[in-house]
Amino acid sequence: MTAQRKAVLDVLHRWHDHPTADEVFLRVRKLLPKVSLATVYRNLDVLAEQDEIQVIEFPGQPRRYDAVTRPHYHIVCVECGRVEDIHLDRVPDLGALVQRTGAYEVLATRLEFEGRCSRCRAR
Amino acid sequence: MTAQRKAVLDVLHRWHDHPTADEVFLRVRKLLPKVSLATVYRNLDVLAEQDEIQVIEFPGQPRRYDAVTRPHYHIVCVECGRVEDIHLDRVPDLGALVQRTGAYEVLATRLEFEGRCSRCRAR
DNA sequence: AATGCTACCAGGAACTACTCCCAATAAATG
DNA sequence: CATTTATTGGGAGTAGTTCCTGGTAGCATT
Repeated sequence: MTAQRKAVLDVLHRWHDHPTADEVFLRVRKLLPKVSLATVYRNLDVLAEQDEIQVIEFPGQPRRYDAVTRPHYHIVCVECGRVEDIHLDRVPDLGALVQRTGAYEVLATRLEFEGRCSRCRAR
Repeated sequence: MTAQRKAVLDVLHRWHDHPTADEVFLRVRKLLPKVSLATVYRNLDVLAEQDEIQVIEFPGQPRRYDAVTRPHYHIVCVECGRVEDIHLDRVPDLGALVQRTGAYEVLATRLEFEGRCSRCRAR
Protein backbone atom coordinates (compact mmCIF):
# COMPACT_ATOMS: atom_id res chain seq x y z
CA MET A 1 0.00 0.00 0.00
CA THR A 2 1.96 2.95 -1.32
CA ALA A 3 1.20 6.56 -0.46
CA GLN A 4 -0.35 6.96 -3.91
CA ARG A 5 -2.69 4.00 -3.50
CA LYS A 6 -3.66 5.13 -0.02
CA ALA A 7 -4.39 8.64 -1.27
CA VAL A 8 -6.70 7.27 -3.98
CA LEU A 9 -8.57 5.17 -1.44
CA ASP A 10 -8.76 8.07 1.02
CA VAL A 11 -10.29 10.33 -1.58
CA LEU A 12 -13.00 7.75 -2.26
CA HIS A 13 -13.63 7.26 1.44
CA ARG A 14 -13.92 10.97 2.01
CA TRP A 15 -16.21 11.87 -0.91
CA HIS A 16 -19.21 9.83 -1.95
CA ASP A 17 -20.14 11.71 -5.08
CA HIS A 18 -18.93 8.92 -7.39
CA PRO A 19 -16.01 10.79 -8.94
CA THR A 20 -14.49 9.92 -12.30
CA ALA A 21 -10.82 8.93 -12.56
CA ASP A 22 -10.03 12.46 -13.57
CA GLU A 23 -11.79 13.91 -10.54
CA VAL A 24 -9.99 11.45 -8.27
CA PHE A 25 -6.75 12.53 -9.92
CA LEU A 26 -7.42 16.22 -9.24
CA ARG A 27 -8.20 15.49 -5.58
CA VAL A 28 -5.23 13.19 -5.05
CA ARG A 29 -2.96 15.81 -6.58
CA LYS A 30 -3.76 18.19 -3.76
CA LEU A 31 -2.07 15.77 -1.38
CA LEU A 32 0.55 14.40 -3.77
CA PRO A 33 1.16 17.08 -6.38
CA LYS A 34 3.48 14.90 -8.47
CA VAL A 35 1.14 11.95 -8.90
CA SER A 36 0.45 10.93 -12.48
CA LEU A 37 -2.90 10.14 -14.04
CA ALA A 38 -1.65 6.69 -15.04
CA THR A 39 -0.92 5.91 -11.41
CA VAL A 40 -4.43 6.90 -10.41
CA TYR A 41 -5.90 4.67 -13.11
CA ARG A 42 -3.63 1.79 -12.12
CA ASN A 43 -4.52 2.04 -8.46
CA LEU A 44 -8.23 2.34 -9.18
CA ASP A 45 -7.89 -0.90 -11.13
CA VAL A 46 -5.98 -2.62 -8.33
CA LEU A 47 -8.43 -1.47 -5.66
CA ALA A 48 -11.39 -2.60 -7.74
CA GLU A 49 -9.70 -5.97 -8.31
CA GLN A 50 -9.37 -6.33 -4.54
CA ASP A 51 -13.01 -5.31 -4.03
CA GLU A 52 -12.01 -2.31 -1.97
CA ILE A 53 -13.90 -0.06 -4.33
CA GLN A 54 -16.68 -0.43 -6.85
CA VAL A 55 -16.65 0.66 -10.48
CA ILE A 56 -19.77 2.35 -11.87
CA GLU A 57 -20.03 2.12 -15.63
CA PHE A 58 -22.70 3.96 -17.54
CA PRO A 59 -22.31 3.57 -21.29
CA GLY A 60 -20.91 6.56 -23.09
CA GLN A 61 -19.76 8.15 -19.86
CA PRO A 62 -16.44 8.04 -18.05
CA ARG A 63 -16.19 5.37 -15.37
CA ARG A 64 -16.96 6.42 -11.82
CA TYR A 65 -15.69 4.98 -8.57
CA ASP A 66 -17.33 4.29 -5.24
CA ALA A 67 -15.78 3.16 -1.94
CA VAL A 68 -19.12 1.75 -0.83
CA THR A 69 -18.91 -1.87 -1.95
CA ARG A 70 -22.03 -3.35 -0.44
CA PRO A 71 -24.54 -3.89 -3.25
CA HIS A 72 -26.74 -0.99 -4.25
CA TYR A 73 -27.91 0.60 -7.46
CA HIS A 74 -27.22 3.84 -9.25
CA ILE A 75 -29.16 6.44 -11.16
CA VAL A 76 -27.58 8.97 -13.47
CA CYS A 77 -29.14 12.34 -14.20
CA VAL A 78 -29.45 12.76 -17.96
CA GLU A 79 -29.02 16.51 -17.63
CA CYS A 80 -26.17 17.10 -15.21
CA GLY A 81 -24.55 13.65 -15.16
CA ARG A 82 -24.70 13.39 -11.38
CA VAL A 83 -24.81 9.80 -10.12
CA GLU A 84 -26.71 8.94 -6.96
CA ASP A 85 -27.30 5.80 -4.95
CA ILE A 86 -30.53 3.86 -5.04
CA HIS A 87 -31.34 1.34 -2.35
CA LEU A 88 -33.76 -1.37 -3.37
CA ASP A 89 -34.74 -4.43 -1.35
CA ARG A 90 -36.07 -7.68 -2.70
CA VAL A 91 -35.03 -7.23 -6.31
CA PRO A 92 -35.83 -10.57 -7.96
CA ASP A 93 -32.87 -12.59 -9.21
CA LEU A 94 -33.25 -11.82 -12.89
CA GLY A 95 -29.94 -13.48 -13.70
CA ALA A 96 -31.26 -16.84 -12.54
CA LEU A 97 -34.31 -16.29 -14.72
CA VAL A 98 -32.13 -15.69 -17.75
CA GLN A 99 -29.93 -18.66 -16.96
CA ARG A 100 -33.01 -20.89 -17.10
CA THR A 101 -34.18 -19.55 -20.47
CA GLY A 102 -31.06 -20.08 -22.50
CA ALA A 103 -27.67 -21.42 -23.25
CA TYR A 104 -25.80 -18.78 -21.33
CA GLU A 105 -23.98 -19.13 -18.08
CA VAL A 106 -24.99 -15.81 -16.52
CA LEU A 107 -22.11 -14.09 -14.74
CA ALA A 108 -23.51 -10.66 -14.01
CA THR A 109 -26.69 -8.63 -14.11
CA ARG A 110 -26.44 -4.93 -14.74
CA LEU A 111 -29.34 -2.85 -13.46
CA GLU A 112 -29.11 0.91 -13.71
CA PHE A 113 -31.44 3.84 -13.98
CA GLU A 114 -31.54 7.13 -15.83
CA GLY A 115 -33.59 10.10 -14.77
CA ARG A 116 -33.64 13.75 -13.85
CA CYS A 117 -32.46 14.74 -10.41
CA SER A 118 -34.45 17.08 -8.20
CA ARG A 119 -32.01 19.91 -8.76
CA CYS A 120 -32.33 19.77 -12.56
CA ARG A 121 -36.08 19.30 -12.31
CA ALA A 122 -36.37 22.47 -10.24
CA ARG A 123 -34.79 24.56 -12.99
CA MET B 1 -34.35 8.82 -47.04
CA THR B 2 -31.14 8.88 -49.03
CA ALA B 3 -29.49 5.83 -50.55
CA GLN B 4 -26.96 5.86 -47.72
CA ARG B 5 -29.60 5.92 -45.00
CA LYS B 6 -31.58 3.19 -46.72
CA ALA B 7 -28.47 1.02 -47.03
CA VAL B 8 -27.75 1.36 -43.30
CA LEU B 9 -31.30 0.37 -42.45
CA ASP B 10 -31.26 -2.52 -44.93
CA VAL B 11 -28.10 -3.92 -43.40
CA LEU B 12 -29.74 -3.92 -39.98
CA HIS B 13 -32.90 -5.52 -41.33
CA ARG B 14 -30.93 -8.21 -43.06
CA TRP B 15 -28.57 -9.18 -40.22
CA HIS B 16 -29.61 -9.57 -36.62
CA ASP B 17 -26.23 -10.14 -35.07
CA HIS B 18 -26.14 -6.69 -33.42
CA PRO B 19 -23.32 -5.21 -35.50
CA THR B 20 -21.17 -2.31 -34.37
CA ALA B 21 -21.03 0.91 -36.40
CA ASP B 22 -17.82 -0.34 -37.95
CA GLU B 23 -19.42 -3.62 -38.99
CA VAL B 24 -22.40 -1.77 -40.45
CA PHE B 25 -19.93 0.43 -42.32
CA LEU B 26 -18.14 -2.59 -43.83
CA ARG B 27 -21.45 -4.09 -44.96
CA VAL B 28 -22.85 -0.85 -46.36
CA ARG B 29 -19.62 -0.32 -48.27
CA LYS B 30 -20.30 -3.45 -50.32
CA LEU B 31 -23.36 -1.71 -51.73
CA LEU B 32 -22.04 1.84 -51.69
CA PRO B 33 -18.25 1.62 -51.87
CA LYS B 34 -17.77 5.35 -51.42
CA VAL B 35 -19.78 5.74 -48.23
CA SER B 36 -17.91 7.29 -45.33
CA LEU B 37 -17.81 6.09 -41.74
CA ALA B 38 -19.10 9.46 -40.53
CA THR B 39 -22.18 9.06 -42.72
CA VAL B 40 -22.88 5.65 -41.23
CA TYR B 41 -22.59 7.10 -37.71
CA ARG B 42 -24.82 10.02 -38.59
CA ASN B 43 -27.51 7.84 -40.10
CA LEU B 44 -27.42 5.39 -37.22
CA ASP B 45 -28.03 8.37 -34.95
CA VAL B 46 -30.90 9.63 -37.07
CA LEU B 47 -32.53 6.20 -37.32
CA ALA B 48 -32.22 5.70 -33.56
CA GLU B 49 -33.75 9.13 -33.00
CA GLN B 50 -36.70 8.08 -35.15
CA ASP B 51 -37.02 4.76 -33.26
CA GLU B 52 -36.39 2.82 -36.42
CA ILE B 53 -33.49 1.05 -34.77
CA GLN B 54 -32.35 0.35 -31.24
CA VAL B 55 -28.94 1.15 -29.75
CA ILE B 56 -27.30 -1.45 -27.52
CA GLU B 57 -24.72 0.01 -25.19
CA PHE B 58 -22.52 -2.14 -23.02
CA PRO B 59 -19.96 -0.15 -21.08
CA GLY B 60 -16.44 -0.32 -22.44
CA GLN B 61 -17.62 -1.80 -25.70
CA PRO B 62 -18.49 -0.21 -29.01
CA ARG B 63 -22.18 0.52 -29.48
CA ARG B 64 -24.22 -2.06 -31.33
CA TYR B 65 -27.36 -1.59 -33.37
CA ASP B 66 -30.52 -3.62 -33.75
CA ALA B 67 -33.44 -3.15 -36.15
CA VAL B 68 -35.71 -5.05 -33.75
CA THR B 69 -37.23 -2.24 -31.70
CA ARG B 70 -39.82 -4.09 -29.67
CA PRO B 71 -38.53 -4.38 -26.10
CA HIS B 72 -36.24 -7.25 -25.24
CA TYR B 73 -33.02 -7.70 -23.33
CA HIS B 74 -29.44 -8.48 -24.26
CA ILE B 75 -26.63 -10.60 -22.93
CA VAL B 76 -23.02 -10.14 -23.89
CA CYS B 77 -20.48 -12.95 -23.81
CA VAL B 78 -17.51 -11.88 -21.72
CA GLU B 79 -15.18 -14.03 -23.81
CA CYS B 80 -16.12 -13.44 -27.43
CA GLY B 81 -18.19 -10.25 -27.15
CA ARG B 82 -21.16 -11.73 -28.99
CA VAL B 83 -24.48 -10.11 -28.06
CA GLU B 84 -27.65 -12.20 -28.06
CA ASP B 85 -31.30 -11.49 -27.39
CA ILE B 86 -33.04 -12.47 -24.19
CA HIS B 87 -36.80 -12.62 -23.99
CA LEU B 88 -38.25 -12.20 -20.53
CA ASP B 89 -41.88 -11.87 -19.61
CA ARG B 90 -43.29 -10.27 -16.53
CA VAL B 91 -40.22 -8.29 -15.52
CA PRO B 92 -41.34 -6.10 -12.62
CA ASP B 93 -41.37 -2.37 -13.23
CA LEU B 94 -38.26 -1.52 -11.28
CA GLY B 95 -38.26 2.04 -12.57
CA ALA B 96 -41.58 2.72 -10.84
CA LEU B 97 -40.10 1.27 -7.67
CA VAL B 98 -37.17 3.67 -7.87
CA GLN B 99 -39.40 6.59 -8.66
CA ARG B 100 -41.27 5.97 -5.41
CA THR B 101 -38.10 5.81 -3.30
CA GLY B 102 -36.52 9.08 -4.26
CA ALA B 103 -36.38 12.49 -5.74
CA TYR B 104 -35.69 11.31 -9.27
CA GLU B 105 -37.99 11.35 -12.21
CA VAL B 106 -37.03 7.98 -13.68
CA LEU B 107 -36.71 8.09 -17.46
CA ALA B 108 -35.14 4.74 -18.25
CA THR B 109 -34.21 1.43 -16.73
CA ARG B 110 -31.20 -0.38 -18.12
CA LEU B 111 -31.19 -4.13 -17.58
CA GLU B 112 -28.46 -6.16 -19.21
CA PHE B 113 -26.66 -9.40 -18.63
CA GLU B 114 -23.14 -10.71 -18.97
CA GLY B 115 -22.26 -14.35 -19.33
CA ARG B 116 -20.51 -16.99 -21.37
CA CYS B 117 -22.19 -18.21 -24.51
CA SER B 118 -22.56 -21.91 -25.25
CA ARG B 119 -19.88 -21.78 -27.92
CA CYS B 120 -17.26 -20.33 -25.58
CA ARG B 121 -18.31 -22.68 -22.81
CA ALA B 122 -17.76 -25.69 -25.06
CA ARG B 123 -14.14 -24.75 -25.62
C1' DA C 1 -33.70 27.81 -66.20
C1' DA C 2 -31.59 30.40 -62.39
C1' DT C 3 -31.77 31.19 -57.42
C1' DG C 4 -32.02 30.20 -52.65
C1' DC C 5 -32.75 26.85 -49.02
C1' DT C 6 -32.19 22.81 -46.55
C1' DA C 7 -30.51 18.35 -45.80
C1' DC C 8 -27.00 15.55 -46.63
C1' DC C 9 -22.44 13.92 -48.20
C1' DA C 10 -17.02 12.33 -47.95
C1' DG C 11 -12.85 12.75 -45.88
C1' DG C 12 -10.01 13.87 -42.48
C1' DA C 13 -8.76 16.12 -38.20
C1' DA C 14 -9.83 16.30 -33.47
C1' DC C 15 -11.45 14.58 -29.17
C1' DT C 16 -12.08 11.74 -24.86
C1' DA C 17 -11.14 8.33 -21.80
C1' DC C 18 -8.31 5.40 -21.24
C1' DT C 19 -4.10 2.08 -21.85
C1' DC C 20 0.57 0.92 -22.75
C1' DC C 21 5.47 1.51 -22.48
C1' DC C 22 9.77 2.54 -20.34
C1' DA C 23 13.36 4.11 -17.55
C1' DA C 24 13.68 5.51 -12.77
C1' DT C 25 12.57 4.79 -8.01
C1' DA C 26 10.87 2.66 -3.89
C1' DA C 27 9.64 -1.36 -1.19
C1' DA C 28 10.19 -6.08 0.17
C1' DT C 29 13.03 -10.04 0.80
C1' DG C 30 16.91 -12.80 1.90
C1' DC D 1 23.35 -4.47 2.40
C1' DA D 2 22.35 -6.51 -2.13
C1' DT D 3 18.97 -7.95 -5.15
C1' DT D 4 14.60 -8.97 -6.63
C1' DT D 5 9.98 -7.18 -7.24
C1' DA D 6 6.42 -3.78 -7.40
C1' DT D 7 5.28 0.69 -8.42
C1' DT D 8 5.99 5.22 -10.21
C1' DG D 9 5.78 9.58 -13.50
C1' DG D 10 5.55 11.04 -17.93
C1' DG D 11 4.66 10.67 -22.43
C1' DA D 12 3.09 8.28 -26.53
C1' DG D 13 -0.50 5.47 -28.43
C1' DT D 14 -5.32 3.69 -29.12
C1' DA D 15 -10.35 2.84 -30.19
C1' DG D 16 -14.51 4.63 -30.88
C1' DT D 17 -16.81 8.47 -31.88
C1' DT D 18 -17.67 13.33 -33.06
C1' DC D 19 -16.74 17.54 -35.34
C1' DC D 20 -15.42 20.44 -39.19
C1' DT D 21 -14.98 21.94 -43.91
C1' DG D 22 -16.18 22.39 -48.29
C1' DG D 23 -19.07 20.52 -51.49
C1' DT D 24 -23.39 18.26 -53.69
C1' DA D 25 -28.45 16.88 -54.36
C1' DG D 26 -33.09 17.73 -54.27
C1' DC D 27 -36.77 20.81 -54.07
C1' DA D 28 -39.56 25.23 -54.01
C1' DT D 29 -39.79 29.87 -55.64
C1' DT D 30 -39.03 33.18 -58.97
